[in-house]
Amino acid sequence: MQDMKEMKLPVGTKALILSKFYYGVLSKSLENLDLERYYSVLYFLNENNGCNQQCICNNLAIDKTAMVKVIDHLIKSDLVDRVINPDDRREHFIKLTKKGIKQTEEVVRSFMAIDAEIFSNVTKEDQETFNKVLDRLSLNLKALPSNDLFFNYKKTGRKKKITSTKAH
Amino acid sequence: MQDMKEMKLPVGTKALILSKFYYGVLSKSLENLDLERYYSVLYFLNENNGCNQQCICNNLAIDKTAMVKVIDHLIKSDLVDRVINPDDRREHFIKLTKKGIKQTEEVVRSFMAIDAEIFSNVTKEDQETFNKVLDRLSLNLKALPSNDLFFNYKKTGRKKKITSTKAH
DNA sequence: AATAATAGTTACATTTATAAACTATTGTAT
DNA sequence: ATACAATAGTTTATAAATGTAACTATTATT
Repeated sequence: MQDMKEMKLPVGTKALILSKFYYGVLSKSLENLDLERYYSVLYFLNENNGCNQQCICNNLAIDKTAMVKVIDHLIKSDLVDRVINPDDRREHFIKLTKKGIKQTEEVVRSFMAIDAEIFSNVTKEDQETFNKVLDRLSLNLKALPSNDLFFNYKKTGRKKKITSTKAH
Repeated sequence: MQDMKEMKLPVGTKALILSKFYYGVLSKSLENLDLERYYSVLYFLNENNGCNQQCICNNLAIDKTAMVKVIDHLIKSDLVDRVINPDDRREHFIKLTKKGIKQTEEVVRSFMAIDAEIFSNVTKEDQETFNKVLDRLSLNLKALPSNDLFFNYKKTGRKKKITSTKAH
């Protein structure tokens, strides 16, 4: 009753709903941490420790003005430090603290545990297809006109200094 | 550079990012409407016109206290009416107005156009697999413990009155 | 009749989204 | 070298979203 098992919804809406469920489960599983949000930022830093703020913004589709407060909060919780890049003093590197590394381990573990759990009754082939299509959809969407809510960076021709991650 | 093409992220995070892109494109494509958000509610009402508020909440994973303001806004824009159910005066049916029906047509058209566009270079088989897995993941997540952010309804044993949609 | 449950509302605090203007720094082109 | 443009990040202000709790009104249960 009033449930949503097989409601035909647009993929963007379905994705939003999935993410709500997902983060509900995640924050439950991490309620022992003193950090109560921004888990995806820690997850990202786990593989990209020391990147700058813009890099996090680009990869997680978070606005840079919001990112300032995210990092402020993480600093206040003693999970990361802001370190000015001496080679380009505009950039602030975000580096996990010792405590941050420890907590990030738990965060990553929870993320992976949830993924493993909810994919457990999906065949390997279907998982691959799913991920392939998911990535394809995001790429297709980026090619469409948008209220570029997150693209607060202009494409540019700079060739130097790879602040990027392995994610190209 | 600082792009996210093939970043390995948890599925919940990927889904959230996809939805951000998606709604960015959607609101761009609907910027001629005077309504600037809550499109998914109109989309849902298109197939479930006259359902009550809780039904919308359940199907779109929106909190009922938030839904009050959503409906208030839609009423102010003359897109829906709140109609008390005479058979159960607790329930308020949400019915599209004439203007609401018209605008909803455009909303639905945009949703479907975007879906068609971003799925256009995905094979039918992969689309089916993708949708199957997407639904499966949501089901799996609902079975896990969560900070039931959206489950502001207790499961109950009531047998009467199906306020539900075809979505069971 | 008393109690519990449901649908919806109100009030409040916090967080997030959005846009604009801003500083500081670096890159580019004359 | 200077001027201009671009980038990284911050601040400010406003609106909207989110989450919590308490509340009314109505209906179901016992």
